Amino acid sequence: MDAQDLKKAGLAATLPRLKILKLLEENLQRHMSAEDIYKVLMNTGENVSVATIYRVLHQFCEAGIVHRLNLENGHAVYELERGDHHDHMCCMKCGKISEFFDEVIEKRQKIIAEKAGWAITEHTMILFGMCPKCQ
Amino acid sequence: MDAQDLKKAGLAATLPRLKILKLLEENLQRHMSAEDIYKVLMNTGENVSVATIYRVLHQFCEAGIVHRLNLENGHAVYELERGDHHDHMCCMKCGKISEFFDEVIEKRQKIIAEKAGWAITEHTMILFGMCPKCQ
DNA sequence: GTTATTTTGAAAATCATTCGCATTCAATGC
DNA sequence: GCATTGAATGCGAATGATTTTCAAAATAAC
Repeated sequence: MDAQDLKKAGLAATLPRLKILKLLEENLQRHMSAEDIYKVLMNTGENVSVATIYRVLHQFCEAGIVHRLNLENGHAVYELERGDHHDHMCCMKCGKISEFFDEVIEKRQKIIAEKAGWAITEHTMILFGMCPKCQ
Repeated sequence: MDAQDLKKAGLAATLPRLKILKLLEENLQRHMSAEDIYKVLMNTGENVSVATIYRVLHQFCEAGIVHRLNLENGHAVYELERGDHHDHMCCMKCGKISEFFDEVIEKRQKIIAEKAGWAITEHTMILFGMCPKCQ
């Protein structure tokens, strides 16, 4: 993901956008909230305004560059889109987020929706509980 | 669900609480946001302040009387808890919410969590798309 | 009934997010 | 390279949903 990719997505390769992209790729934590991103950038001396972070994350979502995940508390975290769909497990104690993918579940979802006459385009599934370390 | 049930849950049977409970039971729509509830009550001449609605819904959640569902947009809707776990399909056009339950998916979730060493206590799964009418 | 406790309403406070607008930047043509 | 121009940014103000504060009102306890 670099300036070229941004342009392909119809987005000018501006400094703020590149900084945010780089941060997401560095992968410190795979799932970061807008505020997380803001704080990290601030601490690195990379000044990007909050407004811009929200704007850019929104554009990245639209462009399919990042994926937005809505947690239970109504807060959102963002992860780089890798083209691999997956679902999440979220630790209610430490906040850790793990990913998983299950073919069986995906298939069942399709069947269920079909039977009910719905046309599903996406879904969220988050399992909440305790990660191995926190139990 | 009546005054007795509220008391069992450790909640005094106050007028606002009874009104909100009644409204949720009347089941006009099974899933209502705090604001929906506020508006309906206002229109019925049942004045209950927004603050109280939020407070009461929160208490009801704690007490296991209602269940809170976080939609994609970060908004929450509430439904009376019936003791039957189920998941949701949400229409991105008209907002309709349907419920479903699938044994196979539930089992797979357990297996996946177990393998990964997680102790899952709950989950959310929402399928997004178009309901039969909106397609 | 009277008092102690809880709950409520109204308005102010908060939090995350978005907007408006003047300024700055990046892409394009020269 | 350098000027032009439309797009992108920063700032602070605005928004919308939710929460808090606190005095007044309702409920429970005696």
